[in-house]
Amino acid sequence: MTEPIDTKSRILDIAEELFGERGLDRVSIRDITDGAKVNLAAINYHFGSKDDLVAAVFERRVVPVNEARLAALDAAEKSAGNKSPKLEAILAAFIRPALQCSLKSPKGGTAFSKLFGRCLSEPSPQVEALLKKQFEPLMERMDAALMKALPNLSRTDIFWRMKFTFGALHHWLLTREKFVPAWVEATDLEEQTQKLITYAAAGFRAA
Amino acid sequence: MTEPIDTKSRILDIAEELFGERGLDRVSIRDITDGAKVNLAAINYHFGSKDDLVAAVFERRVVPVNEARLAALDAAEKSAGNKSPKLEAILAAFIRPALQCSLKSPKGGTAFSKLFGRCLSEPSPQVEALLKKQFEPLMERMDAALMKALPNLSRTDIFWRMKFTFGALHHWLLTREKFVPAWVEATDLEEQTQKLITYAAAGFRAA
DNA sequence: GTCTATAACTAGATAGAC
DNA sequence: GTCTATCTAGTTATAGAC
Repeated sequence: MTEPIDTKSRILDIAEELFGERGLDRVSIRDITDGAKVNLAAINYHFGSKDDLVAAVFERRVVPVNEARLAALDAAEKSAGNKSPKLEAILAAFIRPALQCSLKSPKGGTAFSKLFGRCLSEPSPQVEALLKKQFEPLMERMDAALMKALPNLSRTDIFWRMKFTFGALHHWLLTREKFVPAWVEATDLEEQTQKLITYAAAGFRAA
Repeated sequence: MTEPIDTKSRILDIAEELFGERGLDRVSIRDITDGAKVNLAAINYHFGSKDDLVAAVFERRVVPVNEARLAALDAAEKSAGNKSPKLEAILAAFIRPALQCSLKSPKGGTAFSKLFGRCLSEPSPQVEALLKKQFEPLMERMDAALMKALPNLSRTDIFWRMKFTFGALHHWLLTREKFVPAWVEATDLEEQTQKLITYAAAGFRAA
């Protein structure tokens, strides 16, 4: 009799969880509707197709992350007055929201990171369009902020270094607890975030 | 009348190409056997299953890359005598072979990079085992070389910075010509490689 | 080793009743 | 908006002839 949350959200929740566990193609729409205790036809009714559902699961996470990034960038710029914010603050505005929002997704963020990885390497047309819409304006804002903070760097260099930073962030989120040998000292997420910011800031400041 | 190359190689070639174009699950084994002009049963005969074929396609590229990395590391260490090679030389030993071998794969390396991305985010058990076997010893060697080059850095810091560098490299290879705005100055691969090495070296040298 | 034929199954999507 | 039932098309894998 209608659970705490509506059908659409239940589908999105269970889909995200199952996609994170098994990967997109090892999860059938039947698996999802069974898990969400909704009817088989509900996915096609509410989303249109499985590909559209995948895009919706992805969108639900990515949109708030990028809004938070823009907000953090605004805040950093406001508090810096008419000077440029510190490079570290700009990078933190990009990095922290991804970590925060990723943590909200199942399995400590692994689900979102895996989905993101898949969406980058094998995007459906729906996902491709979403990526473009979500990241082009964000990257322009990041570029602008970074150009002010690093006036000696060419825009082209900023572009590539931003790409490297994006990759470092994403790969870190994806393999945070995978491929980590026993001898690595345990560090909490805050320390790891700091390490990434330090690394990226130094990379950006390279001659 | 048996084409220039044998059935197994023809399957691997066409599979890599199609996987690169459409993604693993949008390619059926029928698509592959049709494209390779071999019988439908050939994949199961030669490889066992589709998952095994995917792992074989991946393995064919990844093994030579990592061999070349180890060889480049050996060469750098040899030519440095009993001192440590320069940090840039160590990073180049990691970065250059990936680019070189990736270029040999269809579509200027896109196929391999996409496959790599997919294998990182949604590995089958076969691929998971391959990744472990291929990257654990390599990463140990890299760590050892980096510890000698950067004696002030803790092993844990080296580990995380290596992970960031790995992510930067992989994401660069994956999106080299995607999401690149028109205003970015055209640079050839050699320049881009240099940019990555410069960025990563600065990241490693950060205090 | 390679083929044809097909088994055995699962997928996503939809029509139409409620 | 939700359900059942079903359709069509696709999948991997294999048995057995050559």
